[in-house]
Amino acid sequence: MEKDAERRPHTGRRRNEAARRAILDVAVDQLGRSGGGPVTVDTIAAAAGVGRQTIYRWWPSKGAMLLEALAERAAAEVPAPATGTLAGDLAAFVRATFRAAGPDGTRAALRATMAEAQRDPAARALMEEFVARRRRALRDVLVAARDEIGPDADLDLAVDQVFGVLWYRCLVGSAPLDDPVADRLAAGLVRQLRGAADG
Amino acid sequence: MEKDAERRPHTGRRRNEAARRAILDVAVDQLGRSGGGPVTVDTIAAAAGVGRQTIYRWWPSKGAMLLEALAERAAAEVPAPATGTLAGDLAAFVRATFRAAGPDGTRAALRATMAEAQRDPAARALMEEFVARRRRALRDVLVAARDEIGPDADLDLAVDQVFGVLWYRCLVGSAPLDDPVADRLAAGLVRQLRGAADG
Amino acid sequence: MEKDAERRPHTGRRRNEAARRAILDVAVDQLGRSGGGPVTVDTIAAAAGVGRQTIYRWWPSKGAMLLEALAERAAAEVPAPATGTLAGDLAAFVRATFRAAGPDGTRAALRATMAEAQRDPAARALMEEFVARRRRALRDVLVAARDEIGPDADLDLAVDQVFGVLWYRCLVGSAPLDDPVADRLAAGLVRQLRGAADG
Amino acid sequence: MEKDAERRPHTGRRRNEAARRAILDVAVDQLGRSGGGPVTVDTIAAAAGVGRQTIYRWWPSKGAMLLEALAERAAAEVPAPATGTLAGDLAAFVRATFRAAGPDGTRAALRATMAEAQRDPAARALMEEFVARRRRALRDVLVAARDEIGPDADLDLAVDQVFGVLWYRCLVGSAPLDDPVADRLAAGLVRQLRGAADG
DNA sequence: GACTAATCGAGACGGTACGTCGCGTCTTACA
DNA sequence: TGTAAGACGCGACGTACCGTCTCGATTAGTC
Repeated sequence: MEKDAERRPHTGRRRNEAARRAILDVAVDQLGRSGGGPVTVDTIAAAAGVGRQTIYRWWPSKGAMLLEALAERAAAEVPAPATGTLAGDLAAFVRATFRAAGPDGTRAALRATMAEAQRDPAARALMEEFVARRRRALRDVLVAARDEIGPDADLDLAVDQVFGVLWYRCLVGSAPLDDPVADRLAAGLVRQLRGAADG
Repeated sequence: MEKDAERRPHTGRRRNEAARRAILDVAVDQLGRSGGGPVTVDTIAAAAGVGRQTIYRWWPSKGAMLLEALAERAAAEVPAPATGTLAGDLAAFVRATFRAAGPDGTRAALRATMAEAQRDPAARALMEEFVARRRRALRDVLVAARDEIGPDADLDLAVDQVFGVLWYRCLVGSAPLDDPVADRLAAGLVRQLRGAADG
Repeated sequence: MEKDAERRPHTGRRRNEAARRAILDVAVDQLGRSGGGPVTVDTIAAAAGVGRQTIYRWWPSKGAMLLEALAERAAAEVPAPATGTLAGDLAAFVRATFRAAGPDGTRAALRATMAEAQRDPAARALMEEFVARRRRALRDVLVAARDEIGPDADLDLAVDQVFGVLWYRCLVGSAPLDDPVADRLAAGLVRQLRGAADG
Repeated sequence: MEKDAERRPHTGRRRNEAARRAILDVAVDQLGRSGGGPVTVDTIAAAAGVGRQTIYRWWPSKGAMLLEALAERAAAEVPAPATGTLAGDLAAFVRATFRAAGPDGTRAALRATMAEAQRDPAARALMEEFVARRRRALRDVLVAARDEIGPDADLDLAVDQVFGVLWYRCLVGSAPLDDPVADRLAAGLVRQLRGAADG
């Protein structure tokens, strides 16, 4: 990945899209590889064969860049919503979401990015937005099956239970985020949401 | 708080407990007050009337010290378990837990500490331990009401849903962690756990 | 001197000569002003309107930087050698040398720098070089008048008597380093050097 | 040397002379051995099997203690004055003085101590006194042979030429301080001092 | 023979300076 | 003009030493 920089030509006065790609790729790569250690702008720029200024030209801060790198990665793995029943759609969504956070590389990147978002306001804003987008996707799944859900059900809470478990297990401990867990969680939430109707 | 240092006597060759207290108190105080901004060892040491070295003598890093400060604070607010039914005990626990993370001061401290734990391995280890202690407390509540719970229920997953929602709402967004939310979450989990029996 | 920093522009990827000048000037200034007290890198950097790292980027240690500052100052006051007799040239050189160490500012700087050179190997090497340069200058004066000097004369010893008296009086006590002393020393050495011929 | 401390008994409410000796011996030893590196109070105390406070109880500062250690060492090697002629007495004194500074151990100690005296006022005062004592000894040698010396001779300057060469060669460079040099220096000064009469 | 007083080894403490690391800005030289 | 390179101001970090303080043990004189 580092060697590619030598062959990438300048593009003059237009923004060099290849450089942007290299930066984001290297960023995710290093975030994953670092295992909790610090990822510096210097390292990323060097590995991407890019000047540090090129990073600051396009992102307001290190955290913002990292977050965009992460968001791209996550967006690429967005599961196409679903087809039919609440139980099936929800399970599919949770499975896909958990899987996307599965590889140790991505998980480490998630951890580092969340940490960054706690310090850097720009990163924080992007994290809010990123998270909101994911929440909306899940909420849509629930809303689509509104007839299976009790009227008093707290959809936001259910959404947060999914992402809460996801982030919690990413950030601390080493509990699994695999398909069985996803299925149990989805099943539990279905019961919870249904029940709220006749509660 | 800063002025007390002048009156705090040395304790000779024994560790000065008053200094330890001052450091931890100031740490929590500044974590809360900072609102996400950086809390420096220098500031803490100065406010505690302590040399920087005194901090590094007893903690391997800044993060470890912050984590201990937080753990002490949280432990102090441990809700006494409960009395009787699963629904009642669980709701009480979740309410108390959410309340402990409620004041903006503590919430900011939680955020900063979790971020620190993602970088500093020593802090990470302490965070694992801290989190494990809290998880065990909640698990005990569930186990105590085992007869109300289906045999296939995933207790760990239930526990993680509680703390997941807690941390998720602390770290991103500004969704509330108040009593109604706690009650709804507890009720939902009771339904999940019961349902696993007849599911 | 401190305010200039605000107007000093960056020089890009080339070394900023203005910053170097500011550092060295402030260093000599503070060495002289301090009167033996400690001169810190922090203070120098602040007064020069420079980051601490900029000092460490170009000098291996504080001592090395101080030594270079001193060497520049001393080199600027190099006495132009002379013209004619041994007695006249030598007296002129010693006078000029003593004068250069005369102002209390410079004398304090000499003391501090010599002290630094005893601890910091990098500073020590620079001090050796600085001292060697001065010794060579004086030796040239003697060699130029070789016909007045006995063949057995120990020129190095004569040189060391001059600089020995200089440093000795700088470092300890408060004996003067004025023109009369310089003249007496020069005259005495002339007698020593001549005498070696007929000794 | 380090192990002796275990066998050294307390002396109750009287000062422990053995501890004092151990401190001074270790100090000189480490000064010599360090070769310019830093000698810390901690190291000395540990090697002497002594608490740091025991050092500060008896000396006002590190420098003062080092200087006393050095002074003791030097005083022990004071040459017995002399016998008769200026040339003989002076040569004997210079030889003995140079010899005392000869061993690399002592020379390193001299260097470190002089450096310390430039920073620590207490050490400086002791250094002044130490130096004054040695100067007086040499001056006495000259005064004893006053009839061989011209009336206008600057005795203080002659004395400073001896100690100047000594210190200069100790502090910088590696020029020798052996008997031939001592003899040449003594001879030169005799000529200088005599000459002042008929100059 | 107990009591008091002072010293001793040990080591924690409040400070100050050090030298390193990383961030984000700025300038140069090149393409 | 956009870019790689890299110096710069800033400021936090963790370390090293200094000189002070308190402890508990030990011993020498005093009552």
